[in-house]
Amino acid sequence: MSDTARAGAEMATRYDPQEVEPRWATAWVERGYFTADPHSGKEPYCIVIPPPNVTGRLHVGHALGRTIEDTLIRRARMQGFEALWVPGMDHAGIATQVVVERTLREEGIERRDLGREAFVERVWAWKEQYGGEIVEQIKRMGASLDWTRERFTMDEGLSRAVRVAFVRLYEADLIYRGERLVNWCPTDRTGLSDSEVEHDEVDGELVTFRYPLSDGSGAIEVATTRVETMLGDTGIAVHPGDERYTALVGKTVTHPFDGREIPIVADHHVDKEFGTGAVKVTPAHDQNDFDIAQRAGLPLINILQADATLNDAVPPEFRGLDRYAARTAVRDAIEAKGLLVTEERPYRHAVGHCYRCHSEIEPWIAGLQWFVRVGELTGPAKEAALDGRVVFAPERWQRSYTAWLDNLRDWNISRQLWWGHRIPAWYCPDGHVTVAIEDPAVCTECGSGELRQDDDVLDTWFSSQLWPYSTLGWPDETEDLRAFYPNAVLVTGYEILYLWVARMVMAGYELTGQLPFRDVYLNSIVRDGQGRKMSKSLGNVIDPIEMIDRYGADALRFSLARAATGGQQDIPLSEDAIEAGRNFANKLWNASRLVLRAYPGGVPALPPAERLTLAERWLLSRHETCLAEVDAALDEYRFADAAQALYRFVWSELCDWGLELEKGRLDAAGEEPEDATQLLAWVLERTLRLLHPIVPFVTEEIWQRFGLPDPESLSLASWPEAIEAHRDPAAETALGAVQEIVTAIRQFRSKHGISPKDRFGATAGVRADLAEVVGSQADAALRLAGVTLEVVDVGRDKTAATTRLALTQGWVELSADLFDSAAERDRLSKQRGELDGTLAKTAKKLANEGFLTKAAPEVVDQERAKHDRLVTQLAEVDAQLAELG
RNA sequence: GGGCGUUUAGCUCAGCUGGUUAGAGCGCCUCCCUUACAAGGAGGAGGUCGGGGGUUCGAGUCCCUCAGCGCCCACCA
Repeated sequence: MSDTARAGAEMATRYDPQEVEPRWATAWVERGYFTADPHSGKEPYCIVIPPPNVTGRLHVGHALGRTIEDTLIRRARMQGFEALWVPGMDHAGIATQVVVERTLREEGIERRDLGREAFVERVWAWKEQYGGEIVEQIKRMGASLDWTRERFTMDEGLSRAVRVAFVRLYEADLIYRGERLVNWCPTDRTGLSDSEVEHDEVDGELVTFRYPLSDGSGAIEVATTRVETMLGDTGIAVHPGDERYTALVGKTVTHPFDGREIPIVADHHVDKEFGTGAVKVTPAHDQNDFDIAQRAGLPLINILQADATLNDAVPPEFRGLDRYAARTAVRDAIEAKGLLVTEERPYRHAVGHCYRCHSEIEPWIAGLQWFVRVGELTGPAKEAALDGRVVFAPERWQRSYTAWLDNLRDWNISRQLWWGHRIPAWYCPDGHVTVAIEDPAVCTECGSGELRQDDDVLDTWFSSQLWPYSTLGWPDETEDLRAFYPNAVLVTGYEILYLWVARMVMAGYELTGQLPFRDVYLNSIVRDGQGRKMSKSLGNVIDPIEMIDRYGADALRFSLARAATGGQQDIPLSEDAIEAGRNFANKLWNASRLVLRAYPGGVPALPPAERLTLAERWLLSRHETCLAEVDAALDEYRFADAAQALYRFVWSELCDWGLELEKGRLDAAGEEPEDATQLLAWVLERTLRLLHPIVPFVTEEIWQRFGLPDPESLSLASWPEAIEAHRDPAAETALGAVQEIVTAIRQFRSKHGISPKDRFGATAGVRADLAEVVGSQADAALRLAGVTLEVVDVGRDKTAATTRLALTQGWVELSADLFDSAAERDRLSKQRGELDGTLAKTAKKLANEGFLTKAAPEVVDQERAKHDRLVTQLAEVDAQLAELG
């Protein structure tokens, strides 16, 4: 035998991912397997990675998403598509700026001291040094990304895409500049979009107090959870139909602290039923109040500075107070004036928080800001989802998506940050606005050369919404763009369905005239083994890199794929599950060791059909079923089902039965070992292909040992085609009988404490047409059950001095001197009980006239067959019991 | 206040368009270091499918309802 003929012999008894994975991870990339070719003429299949933040470390959520994407892209590549998976990172405006500010602060440097330009330079330097960590981590997962096409949201090309997008939207009047209330984060000192605000319940207080009427005729009561805002009140609103207040509308109240007269107005927004039915109106610090003020023509009084301390618009005693201190101070002052009515504390209500730093948001006028008229973009985005041009998986997300589109305020895209895409708008001293792709020299309106660019940067999501095509070269008509846009599928977490996915669809359609992708797969949030959120304080965070170190990337990938059921919003992942993934890889490895032990190398040649044994026909048939299941599952994004089908086939069918049954042939004399080896190698090789998209490393490592002439890597191999001729129901039935016989004897041994080493004779009775083929597996019965098996017709009478084990299809007889009759009686009566129970159920069904007439005929036939089967089994057991006395 | 999801073995979950003796992994018990694998093999215990009602010949599977848990959206001060 040559060296290759002993491929299996060189394999260690344990699979070692630490040795294997780094080797392949680099080899694949270096050999350019994942570099896509827009000219190949193959049908394209493109996925863009959801760009992780430069600040990021790989967490399990990323690991899940990348596993799913890699599974899809590797399979597509094997299926003959021109597969492209585009890598890249997001500059992540706020997140990154905050991180860098923090590191600077450790050096005692404040951002403002440094100045804008120097600060941004520092962020770039930081990005170069630390920003790419996550890229290295993604590589360790075996992700088949095309690294030659790596992008960054702030690289030159993407920055130009951002400018072009901004200008086009501006020219289409879909972007405008205006003074609106924005969601202000006093900690990060920037405005946020509605989607970046998270509403959480907090224990606050509800203070009800009185505003005295200016004419002295009484007072009106109002309630608020933010009593300090009363310093900026410019109105009181009541419902127009509220008779309690009709007489008061048009009158004024007097502000207790500064004596301002404040009008009482009528507005439909006010709920008569809630509280006192009268609302204080603080237009500068509440969105509703702002709207009421617009309708009623009330003025705005801004009482806050950027850090949420009170400004000079309030009476001196409150100036400079922090908002929370002011809340107490104002409440006390109201009480001192005898205007406090009631207080409810704690009062539970929802408050907006910054999605980054979780500070409470203050609605605030932050000067002129840029907005996108989102409402005008939703139409096509919604239609596409409804008519199936964009398909969501799991499909329930479609509803969430369309519902969200129905009710949108304009999108604030100005951010008061330094790290990001500077807004491409310039202002001249006369206040003219010039919006342009290239930095303009003069004002387009008055020709003034004194231009100042907008200080603000764009919301991070403005650039990420362009990602599916900006990464491919848009706005240029590049070859990549032509070939790979629209993308095939987008995979991401449902938590950014609105923040990102919906916006990509809207902007994509508006800017490119096409929907950016066909399918959207929304994956779940990964929780710990008990379903709890992973958090540092709970100490239950699973670090994927640690898991890769400990169990291998394949183990992590497999466990994630197996957990991705899609049925629920969260999926649990425990270290145990990852360990199970590692065990699976090891199982596969060892099965391969056996198969390849005597494999001569080269393309496995299936022996001619007439030389196939029953076990072999069965194995081919089961393998075919597995292939069909995997295909169906992956086509529908049911990753857990695909992984499960493979797990079951490899472990329960190939290993537990297939290999065990074939061992006899492998060790036999003559041609048999060769046939068996070829057949097993053939099945294994195809199985490796099916597994490769999910567990690329271990499959590649094993596959290499086949010594195939072509291709040079499993990554380049083709996806298996179904072979219907291999489906063999007859073989499955016959082997099912063999399995039953073997299992029954094993159970008998176990119950009676008979050592597996004790050999004895057994006679099996099976259906006449199966006798011969079942008999052909006698040697298997000897190895698997330790019996010398004789197979006869099921109708043969029971032999004296034996016991009969009743099977669903036939029986097995064993010599009576093998067992203890008390134990046997025990076993039989238990079996009797079970059989009796199910028999009663079927009998009842068959006695039901309605069932017989209304159920489908084949269902009735099935039930009859089952009934007969059970009767036979039961009779067998009863006969045994009678004999035992 | 709307909407979505979920409740099946000790734990975590599968059970597609209603008809299988309700499954898997982990955990647990017994036996086995048998020459692919102890990260393994063989056998086993364990569930009236959250409660109630309904549709149907037949419901874990469809409908209603109640309850628990989780999430999303929302301008009730």
